[in-house]
Amino acid sequence: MRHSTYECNKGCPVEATLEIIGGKWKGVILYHLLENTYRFGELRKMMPGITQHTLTKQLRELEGDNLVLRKIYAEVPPRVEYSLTERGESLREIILMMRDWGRVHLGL
Amino acid sequence: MRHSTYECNKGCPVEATLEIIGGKWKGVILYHLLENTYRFGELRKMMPGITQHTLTKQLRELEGDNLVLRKIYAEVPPRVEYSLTERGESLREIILMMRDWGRVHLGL
DNA sequence: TGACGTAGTATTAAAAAACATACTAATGCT
DNA sequence: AGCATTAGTATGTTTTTTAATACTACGTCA
Repeated sequence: MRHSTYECNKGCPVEATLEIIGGKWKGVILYHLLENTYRFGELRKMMPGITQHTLTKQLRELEGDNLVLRKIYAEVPPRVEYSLTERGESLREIILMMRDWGRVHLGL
Repeated sequence: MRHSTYECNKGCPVEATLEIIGGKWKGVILYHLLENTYRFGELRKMMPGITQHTLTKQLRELEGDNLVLRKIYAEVPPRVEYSLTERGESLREIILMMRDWGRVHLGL
């Protein structure tokens, strides 16, 4: 929670939700994780354009907001798998609606 | 359209939609305009924290993306009213879902 | 022994977003 | 004449976000 309740005005819930999923890459990360668990390197390949540094940071933030689960395997070379938590899963409908809106209204 | 179609990979529609509504204040602006037409000064009062400069900029971008209509009345002191276009209206469901998600999952 | 693969970290630089503050134009009102 | 009102613009600064590049650790395999 980034805002305390008592200073929350009407638009707050919208604002707060956007703070969580509104990063440049977060929506896309979540979208990919909707269909599968992926390793770090796989996600990177799916999002050409994002740097390793930024991907790490976004994933950590999503993990911090409890939307994404980070599972580390004690192997060499290292293996780390990312999946949605239950809370992340609860965003499915919203993410899919945004995808559909983009398709329809932006011709993508 | 910020992206050309042929370089669009799978997550693109989500990304593009978020680019349009994902600004710090845009979701909130749209949310308020869902219920009414408002003047510049009214919007400002509803969003304590945003500066005049930023509000102007966000509104211009929303106008540029054809989500918001800006109607100027030739009066003094000036009067400018902002309302949703049809395209902006088409985001209603998404915005409301984000509001609901925030209420439920962020306790707002 | 030394290169390979994976998931990072560290550091610095650049770009984008937001903020703070002051200023303007036009008219009506006193 | 001078002040109030509204929706801005202008300018400069700070903060946040993203990018670029180089580096690390560790076991495996040749």
